[in-house]
Amino acid sequence: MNITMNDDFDLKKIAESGQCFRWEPLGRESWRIPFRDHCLRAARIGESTFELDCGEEEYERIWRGYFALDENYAAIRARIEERADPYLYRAAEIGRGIRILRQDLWETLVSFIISQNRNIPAIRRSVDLLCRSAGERRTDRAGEEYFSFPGPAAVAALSDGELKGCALGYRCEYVRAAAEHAVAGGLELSSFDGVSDEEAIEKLMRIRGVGLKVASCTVLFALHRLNVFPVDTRIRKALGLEYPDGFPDERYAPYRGVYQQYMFALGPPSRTRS
DNA sequence: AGGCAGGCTTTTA
DNA sequence: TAAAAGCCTGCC
Repeated sequence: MNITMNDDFDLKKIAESGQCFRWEPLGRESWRIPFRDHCLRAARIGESTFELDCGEEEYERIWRGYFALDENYAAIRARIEERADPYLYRAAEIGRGIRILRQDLWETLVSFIISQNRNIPAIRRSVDLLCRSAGERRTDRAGEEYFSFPGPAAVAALSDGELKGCALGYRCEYVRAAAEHAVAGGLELSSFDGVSDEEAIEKLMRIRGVGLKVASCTVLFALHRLNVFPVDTRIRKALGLEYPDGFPDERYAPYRGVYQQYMFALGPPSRTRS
């Protein structure tokens, strides 16, 4: 089926935004997008027109929520005043088209545990190795092969050697701790119902190897708490340079996480010095 | 109590 | 060689 999307929706920017590590480029404007037990091939075929290799029913049931197409990003960007905050305005222009996805909780948690102290290409590589080691070999609707993201039990069943083979380094024990936590039922989505953002972050931080940054990314990208503002090295530098008195939290609530993502999209500070 | 230094695996630039 | 979407431990 085809869809037209007039609000922000740039697949390339989302694919490179650093929130998902498993979108696979199939062409210049086309990606394979795995999510839980589903897999979508999506391509931009016109200015605001996209071809999805699924039907209406699956689109409504799975993908509309995954892409969070109900949110109005033009309105979220419009809250930034160019004169009052030229830095964030520029970041939002660069990042225009990015949406915060609703990703799988377990996959997001593991992906961001893996992300610590590494750059994005290295994260992708380890996630891919993990999928090949413990995931299932599957074919998408075009008949092409891909690997699913392994569930907690499959990861927990890996030997130390197999986990180490995913180039996880010292994060091996963290990934294993997360798998055991999930197998024990600690990642049920329902257990986060009615839980505040701060409490959700605290719950995840009880897992060994999950600190404030990893927990924040997981809550933002999987629980879709758009006001959560992860601070990594890149954002920390940007905050120091652009917001010496602190980021104006009240002004940008309840979408601080979206603005953080625009700031991240600007790239490393060294590349953005004017 | 809360902050800070050092160490940790491996890849990337 | 430094830095990378950090976290843990030990020390003060």
